[in-house]
Amino acid sequence: MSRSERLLDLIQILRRHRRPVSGRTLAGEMSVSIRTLYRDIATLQGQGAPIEGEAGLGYVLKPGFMLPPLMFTDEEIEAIVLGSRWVAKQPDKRLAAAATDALSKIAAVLPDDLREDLDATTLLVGPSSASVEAIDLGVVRQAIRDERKLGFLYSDARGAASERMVWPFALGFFDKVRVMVAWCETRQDFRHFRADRMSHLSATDIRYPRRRQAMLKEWRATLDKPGQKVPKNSAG
Amino acid sequence: MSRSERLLDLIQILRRHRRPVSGRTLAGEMSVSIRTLYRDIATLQGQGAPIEGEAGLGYVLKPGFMLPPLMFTDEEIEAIVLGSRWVAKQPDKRLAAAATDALSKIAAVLPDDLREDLDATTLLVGPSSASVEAIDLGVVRQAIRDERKLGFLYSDARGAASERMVWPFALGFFDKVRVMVAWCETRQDFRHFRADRMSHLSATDIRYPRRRQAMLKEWRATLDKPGQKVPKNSAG
DNA sequence: GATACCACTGTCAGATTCTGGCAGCAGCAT
DNA sequence: ATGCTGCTGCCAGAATCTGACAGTGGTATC
Repeated sequence: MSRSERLLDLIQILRRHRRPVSGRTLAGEMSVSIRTLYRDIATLQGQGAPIEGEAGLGYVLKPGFMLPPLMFTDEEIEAIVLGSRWVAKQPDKRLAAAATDALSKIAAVLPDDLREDLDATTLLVGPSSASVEAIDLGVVRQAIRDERKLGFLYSDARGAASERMVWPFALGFFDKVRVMVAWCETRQDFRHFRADRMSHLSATDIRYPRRRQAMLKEWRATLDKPGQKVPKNSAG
Repeated sequence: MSRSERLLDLIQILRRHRRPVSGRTLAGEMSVSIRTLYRDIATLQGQGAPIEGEAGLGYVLKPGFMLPPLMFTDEEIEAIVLGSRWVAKQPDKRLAAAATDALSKIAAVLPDDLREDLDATTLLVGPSSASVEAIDLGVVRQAIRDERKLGFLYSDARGAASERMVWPFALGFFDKVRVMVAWCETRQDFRHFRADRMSHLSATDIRYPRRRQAMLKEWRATLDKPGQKVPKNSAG
């Protein structure tokens, strides 16, 4: 196995383990000496991979995605840039910042002439007419990623407020509103929550007992029309 | 210089030259023997780079972007995926297909567990309420990329049709409509054209005499409010 | 505090890979 | 036909990678 393949393998192995892994274990999995493993780690860190090693514990890979060299056509890169620009204009500030960062990273590694093209890519996104919500959608996305329960106050269409504890697994982006899809513990059913009607968000440490992919699949099966993923006027 | 750096350099050099370049020249630019160059080319082709070599001519790189290994955070990849999904739902079919292709390419190089995450990434884009236009926006984007003149029929808000020859340099994506921004030869001024009012598109081979980046910059300077990039109701 | 891990660095000889030069074949343009 | 070019196989020397050993300092556990 070539060195470059091994480096990618190393990332994969690290991602499989959520707990810290010792260098000896990693070296064993790749049939390589510890000394070489340390060199590989150093190389990856040099390339920007967020690997952290602590004496007495082991190595952990901070969450993230390593992309190997990749070829995109003109139209594909235009699509990615346009899409990222759209995200950058969304009211979800953290996600918008992430979109900007991703574009910067891509721009940083391109030669000058290509960067110019990208900076001036002539596909523009119009100003967003979306309403602003009071809550931090970043908390919702984090809860979805971690598969943890989420508590909040919800005001339905008639203005009646209620306290909720839900298992969130999806977030829908529409022209004017964002909708969280979750299993509601109170109602014991799937419910949709408009972000602009949510308040007093409280993230918990409690993992919910199901996989978000499974819930997503099940929820999709309950939808009547495959084309219309999330009913716009749904209330929790 | 390490081999991997050299491979990236090779791509950059190839992109600088639009005409075919001989292997001897490339080898010279990188201070490397021609034998090594052939091996480098083979390696790049093996990684999917669209390099074509023809005996008696030289090498040409088909248009495209080569991304080196890159680290993205969870939120950054979420932003890219969400943005690409939004693009994939746009009525511009070619661009939508490109967005899907780009996502496939990214998914293809990820280990299984990450691909699952990406497939089931829990950020959804609602159905697009955008109107469908009769013309192929791909033609417009190609004309912008190539900086070539574009002819078409335009019906303004009052229904009056007129024939136009323009220098297109930007395309705006709004919730419900797409707007082409161009220099109009007839009016001798910048004009905005709603895509759903355009018809009988005819791409030409004639390059217009200005750089699209320069026109974009100048057009931006003419806008009163920086936040509102393209007036929605503008007619050509 | 003693102990056991563990991350991390330096060194060096042997294994591995990369590189350049050479020879040879085939396709393209003039 | 001639010259240029892409492309492949081969081989010896150069460069790099690898494994083993030794040593330093940090962390958790008993």
